[in-house]
Amino acid sequence: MGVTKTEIFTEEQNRIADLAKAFAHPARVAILQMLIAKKSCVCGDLVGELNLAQATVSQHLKELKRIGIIHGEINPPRVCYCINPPVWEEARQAFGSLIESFNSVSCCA
Amino acid sequence: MGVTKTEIFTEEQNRIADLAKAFAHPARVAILQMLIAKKSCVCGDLVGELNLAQATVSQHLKELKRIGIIHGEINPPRVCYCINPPVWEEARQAFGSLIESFNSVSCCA
DNA sequence: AAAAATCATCGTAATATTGCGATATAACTT
DNA sequence: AAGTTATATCGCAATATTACGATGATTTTT
Repeated sequence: MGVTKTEIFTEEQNRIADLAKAFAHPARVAILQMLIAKKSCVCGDLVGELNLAQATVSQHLKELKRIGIIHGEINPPRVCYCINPPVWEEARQAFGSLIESFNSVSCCA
Repeated sequence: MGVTKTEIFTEEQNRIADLAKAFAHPARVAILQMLIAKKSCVCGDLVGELNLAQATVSQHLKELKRIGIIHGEINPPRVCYCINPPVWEEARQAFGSLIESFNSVSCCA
């Protein structure tokens, strides 16, 4: 149905899935990489570097904000976006512990 | 348009986005956690534990196979699924280096 | 006060994803 | 050979995502 049955999964599983969505589109990866490099954190600069319409970039920024991994400081008439350290740390922990929990012994190789 | 413009992004950005999709749905997170715990790697066991129809689980397994992060060994009439170590390692590297590249200094806090 | 600049939101179209019942496939069992 | 078991695939419906032009909102500049 295109509608995820979130109620049958744990809070952790739902949160990991949500955090992963921040990285699950190349435009959002590109945005995060640019914010990290601090070459530009102003929306207009992101639009200039990505080959996407301003509305599309704004929509990706909104999704990243919803997840919490970035936040925007209003600096009229601009908005400066940056990584939100606590949620970035949450992602590090979440992916880190999940990925490290696999000990490289395949069950049926 | 619902169609990602993959051609305007780097190979790396597209690959990270694809790898992230493995974790971007709670059912797939649950499947990967179960494969890691090795409580069950047979498709039927996964169906038994998840509250999803067999067809739905099979579809998630197909997506994980497409990404390459799992693979299935046919053991008729069952199929035993397991983590694919090289791709798991690729994900560790990709997410690791991306996440670690942020040094916690916000640009506009 | 009007114009410009910057960003968000709306509306819409196209495509993708999620989910499931039904059916197909493949191997084993009797 | 017919039945059973386990999984994959098909077809469909509902919802989500991606993308963009147009418009709205806000502040600065003129």
